[in-house]
Amino acid sequence: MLKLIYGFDENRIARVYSVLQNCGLNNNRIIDEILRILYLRDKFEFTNKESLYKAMKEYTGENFPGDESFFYEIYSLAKDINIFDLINYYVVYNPNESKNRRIGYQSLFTNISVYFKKVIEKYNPQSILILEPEKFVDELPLLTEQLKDKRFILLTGDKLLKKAFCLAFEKRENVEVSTFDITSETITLPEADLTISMNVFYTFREGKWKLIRNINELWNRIIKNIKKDDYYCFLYLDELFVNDKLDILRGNLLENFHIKSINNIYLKRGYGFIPRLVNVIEIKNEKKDDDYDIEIVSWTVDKDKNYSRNNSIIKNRNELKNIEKWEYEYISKISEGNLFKYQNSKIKKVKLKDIADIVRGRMLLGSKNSEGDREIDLINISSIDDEGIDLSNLRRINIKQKWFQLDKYLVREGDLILTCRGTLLKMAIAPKTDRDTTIASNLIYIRPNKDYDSRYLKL
DNA sequence: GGCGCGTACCATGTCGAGCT
DNA sequence: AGCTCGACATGGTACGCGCC
Repeated sequence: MLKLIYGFDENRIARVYSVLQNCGLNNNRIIDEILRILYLRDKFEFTNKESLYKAMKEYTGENFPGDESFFYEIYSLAKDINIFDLINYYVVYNPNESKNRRIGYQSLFTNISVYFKKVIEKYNPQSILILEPEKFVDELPLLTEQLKDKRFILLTGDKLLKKAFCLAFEKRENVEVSTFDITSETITLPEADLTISMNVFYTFREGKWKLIRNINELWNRIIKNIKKDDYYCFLYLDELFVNDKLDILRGNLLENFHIKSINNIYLKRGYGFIPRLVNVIEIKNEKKDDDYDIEIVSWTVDKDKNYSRNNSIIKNRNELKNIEKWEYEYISKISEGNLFKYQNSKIKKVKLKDIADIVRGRMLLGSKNSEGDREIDLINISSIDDEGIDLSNLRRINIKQKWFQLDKYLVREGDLILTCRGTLLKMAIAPKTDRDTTIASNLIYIRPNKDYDSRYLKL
């Protein structure tokens, strides 16, 4: 199986690179040379340097900047390069892009093939179109291998990438590769039952990542290509969106398509990358009633590709219109109602323990207090009912004063008293009294400081 | 007898004062 | 500083009473 760790074959590729760079070849030409060698490796059975060189001329025609020996040297160095690693190197490490390297880009969709496998099983498309397959390099070998009965069409905007993908999938009869210009005014996509597309601001063409400026227009153009009853998986990263672009897109999808489900996929890659959330909106071009339900699903993928569907929540299409973030976590919190709204409101919040003394009654009925020297009233649970506290019928006890901090334990007018034993959770506000009164150990009092009123706490 | 409730009390650990 | 011990916080349990 293909090893999927980024930079796996980097050193080998870098060595070939530096040798060919010294011959004055530019970056794209170097990739082309390596592709030629990989092509020869597959087509030609090596016997000796001369016939190898001859075969190279025959099959590819292009000039090589060196003689038979030198070609053989490069051939030996490059022939074991993994084609997918080469593609990664080209799109991630290509020195054309040294100023604007998309570090981490390659790993963006590592591990997402399991999800796509589930999607494909769910909708059962016969043909699957993948736009900009360079954004899914890691995923393609596994996916096309596991789903041999499905037809995959890979559309890339870069000629060298087309060549590379053709070579990589030459033996896979279910995979075809073609070029297209994603930025073209009139975009026409091949027909497919399911389209998978990652829409971010960059697209790879002519050996470089190019910024797409009018991204909304571009999405609209692509979405227009979805034929009736076809499915489309729209991948995006929340963190890469700015302004209201995502809102516009979502509005468009809600208006014109049937959104089947919204998926939040947490990719936990190993190797020190932070977890990343990838969102996938599954849509179908199909007229739907106004108030159908949409499932929002939260997934987790760990570094061993264990894939789990954590949670899901159903939301009506019309409700979803007004929800800011299409994320399971966010929506389920909103669904909890006022608490979430309150938590996110501007009302000042304080911790109860910061604004009030909270004290549990002392144990006063034990043997050590049996012969006390001070008489006080004791409030227990039974003294409290809906009316408040009945002070007229309190038990009177004698305590040993030296064991009892009067300041702390004597009840004051306005204390909120509540039970901490039993199941009824009674509460009441202490009335004014002239007698020394305390609470039993089955009760708690809450005494807010002067800025707060316990009557509000009791609500 | 079982259950809900209220009362009484227990076990354990922390903290700080006082002593050495 | 190290030790002991009382006070207290915390998180319980035991059990009786009354009600069904």
